[in-house]
Order: sequence, then C-alpha cells, then structure tokens
Amino acid sequence: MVERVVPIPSARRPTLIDIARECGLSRATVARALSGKGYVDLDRRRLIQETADRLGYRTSTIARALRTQRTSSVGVLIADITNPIFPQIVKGIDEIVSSDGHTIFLSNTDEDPQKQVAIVRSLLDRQVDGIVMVSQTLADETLKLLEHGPPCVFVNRRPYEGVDYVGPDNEQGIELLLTHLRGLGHQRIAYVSGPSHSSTSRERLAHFRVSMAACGLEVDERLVFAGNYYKESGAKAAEAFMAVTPRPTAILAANDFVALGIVGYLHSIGLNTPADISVTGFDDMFDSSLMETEALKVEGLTTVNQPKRHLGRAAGKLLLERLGAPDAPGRKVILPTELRIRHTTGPVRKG
Amino acid sequence: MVERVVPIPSARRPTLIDIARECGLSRATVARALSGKGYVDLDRRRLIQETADRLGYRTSTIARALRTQRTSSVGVLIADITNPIFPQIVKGIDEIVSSDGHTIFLSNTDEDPQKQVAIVRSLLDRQVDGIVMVSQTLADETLKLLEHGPPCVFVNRRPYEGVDYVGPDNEQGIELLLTHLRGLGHQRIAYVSGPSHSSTSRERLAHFRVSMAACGLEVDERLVFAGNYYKESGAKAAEAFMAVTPRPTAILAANDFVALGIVGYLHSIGLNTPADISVTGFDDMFDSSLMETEALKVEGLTTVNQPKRHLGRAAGKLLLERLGAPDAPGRKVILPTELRIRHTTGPVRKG
DNA sequence: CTGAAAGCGCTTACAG
DNA sequence: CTGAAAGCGCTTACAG
Repeated sequence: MVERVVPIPSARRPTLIDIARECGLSRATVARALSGKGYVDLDRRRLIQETADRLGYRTSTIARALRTQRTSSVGVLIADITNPIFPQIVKGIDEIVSSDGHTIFLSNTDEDPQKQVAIVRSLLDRQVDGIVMVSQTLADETLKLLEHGPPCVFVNRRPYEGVDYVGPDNEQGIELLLTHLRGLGHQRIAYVSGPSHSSTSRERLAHFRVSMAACGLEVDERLVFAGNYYKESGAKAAEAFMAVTPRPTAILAANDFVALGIVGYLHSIGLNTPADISVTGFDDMFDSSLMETEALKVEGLTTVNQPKRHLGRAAGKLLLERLGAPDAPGRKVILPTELRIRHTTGPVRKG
Repeated sequence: MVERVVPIPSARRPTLIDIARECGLSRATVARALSGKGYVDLDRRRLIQETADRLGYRTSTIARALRTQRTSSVGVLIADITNPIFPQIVKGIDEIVSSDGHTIFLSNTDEDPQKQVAIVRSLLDRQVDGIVMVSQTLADETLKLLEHGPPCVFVNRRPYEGVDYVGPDNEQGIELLLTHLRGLGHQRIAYVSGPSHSSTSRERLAHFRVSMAACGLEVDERLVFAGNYYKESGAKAAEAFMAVTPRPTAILAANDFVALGIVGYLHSIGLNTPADISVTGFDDMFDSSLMETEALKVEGLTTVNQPKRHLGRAAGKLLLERLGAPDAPGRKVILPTELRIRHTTGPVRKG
C-alpha cells in the first residue's frame, strides 16, 4: 500500500471569504452581518453568525485598521514602571480605555529624551488612536512629532496651557502642608523643588512662595534649593540648608523621593525627624492598598496624597472624549490632594 | 480681487507611492531601497532615502503587518500592575524585547479567568508575535486559544512541563529559609502555602516537605495551611496555628503578602516577631532600588529574593529565540534566589 | 437587501 | 537592477 501524504489542513485563521463561501454569500454581506452595520436578511444573518462561530472566525484587527485607519490602541508613556507612582496611574488609564476596547502599549522613557522620541515615533508608526504622556517633559522633537499625531493627553506635566491635561491640585497640596506646619509653629521653612522643566514642579515652587506670603512668612532664598525629584538632590539640599544660620525648622520637599533623601541625610548626621526638624513629601507614593499592613508598614512620611488611580481614570476619559471630538478645545482636570499626617512632622523645637 | 480657496495640502502620511512619484521610480524599487533588501542602484538608493527623509516618510507598520503577518508586538499578561512584584518583571521583559523592535501590550488580568480569556483573545485578534504569561494560572479556554496562537513563554507558573518557562529556584529558596531557621534552633515549623493551581506554589509546598525531612524534622499536618497568596490567608493560617499545641516557633509563608498577613495577625494578638515567633516570606517584593533608603525603609521581613528583573529578561530572551525557532523543544530557565535576613527571624525562644 | 469593486499601504516572487 | 502584479483581510460607498 502506497503511503499518501495527506495535506494537513492549514491552520490559518478563517477570513470573511471562508464564511462567504460556506454561506454562498458575498464578503460584503458577511461583513455587514458581522459588524451589525447595514441591512442583512435576518435568516442569513443568523446563518452567517453561526458559521463564523463554528469556524472560529475573528475579524483581523490589522486588516480593519489598515482600512479604517483606526487601531483601537493607545500608547502610554511613563518614566519607569518600577517607580510606584506610575503603576497606579496606568491602572486608572487602563480601566477606562480597555473598557472601550482599546489596548495599551506601555513604554518606559527613563526620563531620556532620546527614548521618548523613539517611543513616540514607534507609536505613530503603529498609528495608535491616542497617547497619554505621564510626567513627561517633552523633547522639542517629540512636540514636533505630536503636531501631526493623534490626540494626546498629559498627566502631571504639560508642555503648555491649552492641551488636555490632568493633574493634582498642586497649589492646594502645598497649602495643606504649609498650614499643617504653620499649625505646629514652624516659621523658618525650606523648600526643595523639582526640576524646572516640569510644569508640576514649577507650580509647587511658585505656590510655596505664594502660600508662605499668605501665611505671613518670609522666604529665605538660601532655603530654596533647585532639586530634580531624585533622592540625591534631597540629600544635597539638606546639606546646604544645614549650613545656613539660623537653620530651618521644617523642610518641604517637592516629592516623596526628595523627602526620603532629606530624611536620610539628616539621619546620617545625627538629626532626627520630627524631633530636630520636620520634613514633608508630596505624592504619597506608597499608598497602594497592597502595601498596607498593620505590622510591617513603610515608616511614615508626612505627605500629601495625589489620587493616582483617579488621575489615570480622568486621563483615560479625557482621551476617549477627545477621540470623539478632535476639535473641541483643550480641557483641564485638577484633582484635589489629601494631607497625610504621619511621623516626620511635629511641633517646632523650642530653641 | 476674488478670494481663492487654496486647497490645504492634506496632512496624510506619505506613502511609498509619494516617494516613487517624486523619484520617478516604482513602489517596488522604493520599498527595496528603504528596507535594504534586494538590489537598488546606489545613486537611486540615495535619492530615495533623501526623498523619504524630506517627506517624513515612515513605513506603515499596519500595512506591513497585514502583508507579512508579523506585527512586532508582544502581549504581556500580569495579574495587577500595582502589585510591586510585576513591574520589575515587566521591565526586564521590556528591556529585551523592545531592543528587538517589539512593542508591549500590557494587560492586567486581576486573577480573573474571564479577563484572562478576553485579553488573550484580544491579543490574538491583534496578531501579536508572542505572549508572556506572568504568574498566570491558565483557564481551559485560554489554553485552547493558545494552541492556535503564537509562541508563549510562562513566568512563575506553567500549565504543564515542556513549555518555555522561567521561574525562580523554588526548591533552593525553601532550603535557604529552612536552613536559616534550623540554624536558629527552630524545629517546629509551620507552612502557609499558596493556591494549588499555581505550579510555583505547589513546588514550594512540596519542597517544604522534602526539605523538612532532609533536616530531620517532622511535618505536623496541622501546621500546614492551604492559603492563596493573599494577606488574609496568612492571618487565617496564623490564627489556626495558634490553636495548635504545641505552637510552632516559626512560620514559613509561600510569599511576602502571606507573611505580612501572618505578622499582622500575630501583632494583633500581642505576639511579636521575632521575639515570640519567627516568620519568613518569599519573593522580596519590596526590593526596588527606588524604594531603598537609609532612614525610611520598609521594616524588615526576612525572605528570599527572586531576581525579578532577570526573570523578565530571561523570559524576553526565550521569547525572541522562540520566534526564530518555532519548533525547537521547550526550554526551562531556573534562576537562583537569595536569602535576605532581616528582622522577622531570630533564635527560637527558650520555652 | 445584496454584490462587485475599489482601496487601505505595504511586500515579494516573477519576468525582464 | 527594475517594474508590473498579486495579495494580505478588511470596509464601504455605489449601483441595482
């Protein structure tokens, strides 16, 4: 008996044509039936649906995208997924956009402008329907690319006013902290800012000055340090402040990382918080419910919570709405912060 | 003077045809020049490249994908981006696959089988080139979908032997912990397992028994609790263990969450670690360098570190290699763990 | 209500 | 070395 090579039925995915043949109809009719758009005889519609199910038909998003020029995908840029701020924001974005059938391309820029440009270019190549930029300072080239790109929503930093933007209420946050410190008797208060290329960082610094004035306090310029959001800049700032006479009794940091750097440095030279000096952060980066626990919790940094999940959700909504109204004016969503009093602030030390 | 409506040059992206026209050549030649495949006259090649740059041409990944059936995208499934274990693994995967031109679709399954199926279906619809499943217990339907899908690499859990798999050395990790506890004089040791649907959880439990025997210790079945990796199960287990006489002097937890639950419960009933009882975790979920700081650090859980970033990298490599060799046999990469002795373990209490 | 046809923007044998 | 042509799998006016 001669062996015969049985042609293995190709495992390729079925297409509209396969269903059309099976049903004795045209591709057009099948497409209309499956998409639910346009008229199709009811019985045929049923037949088509059954056949599609039986063959395991799934419409090719690629082919559809090529035809319709919409991909149902969105790009999200963050600095670093291992920075605990960002996962929460991303989760919020995801909740909203994925419920609308969009899938997320997530990329880390590591604060590197070159990477940012490369990633945006890659997203444009993929024709994402929209982009969310989380805490990104835009490179000039990125800005240029975006001009011809899809809608973009900015979270925490924006290149200029008028774009779709979501951010925490930085002014209110600073006020909460200053009011808290003022209530503890602090008057000589230092500030470590973030980088000036961050709009949020600029807002926080500007409002520090405004709010100090409103409290009737003077800002000693030797007690304002231009940091960069990283721990090391907090340490350097603290070192500089300790050389100023009289020393500050409290230090406001532009974010939690900086605050940790400050506390770390103070500790290294034998000063304690809040006994010797009070320190506050901003962001409440460790507020994930997963990380809470009664016994083993992160030692308490007094800070201001930014509602990360909600910021993400708001950004997702803004983006979806923007997709439906490309020419509407830019919108701004500012979400309130909350004071979290923990263990790095206390009454001013009696000199 | 009559106003004339100047037709606004459409901002649509330039295509091969635009370049071909501009250069007086065919699309085919332009495509070959730009892709670098096939022969093109050197001068023409230059002309084409210049023209492409001038027009800002970028090849449409969608059109290419439709033609070549490769998308240069990969899907990554995790349970929850806000669980600090996963970002590090994702980062490792990203480092490898993005350097190869792949972009990542990242999705949260929230341990929900329905979501898992929906996400995998969506990834298949998008024809991703590959999938990485991180800590996923596969739903039957997912498994079925994957049979006709692209290559898939499994991290931490695998549906069966023989698939591409990357995981920590669970046996070695358990041994490190038991040896450590044994050295502190502990003999009566309890274990809180993870869910039995997790291959990694099963390995840890199985090796707990093996390793206890190897140490010459007996396993009291009343001191083995079937947990589920969540904190609450740690609390319940601890409660149960405290009702057993004699009580255990040490408790091994299948992961850090469970350990936190145990410590929390013990603390709530007035018992302290390690004075009254020793507790260990697994994973070292808080080991991000971003979270380290001298002064404000996570209170110390003794645990075993799994090299998350490296696990991710290994998974990325396995996937890329698999794309180049679809029919090669499945491979397994097991990475060593490291003991992290902190403050929840101590010498057994003299009864 | 249905089908023929064009077209989205590429890639790739194939013939020359 | 180059170009004509087919085809990836859809969607969508358009004519009937």
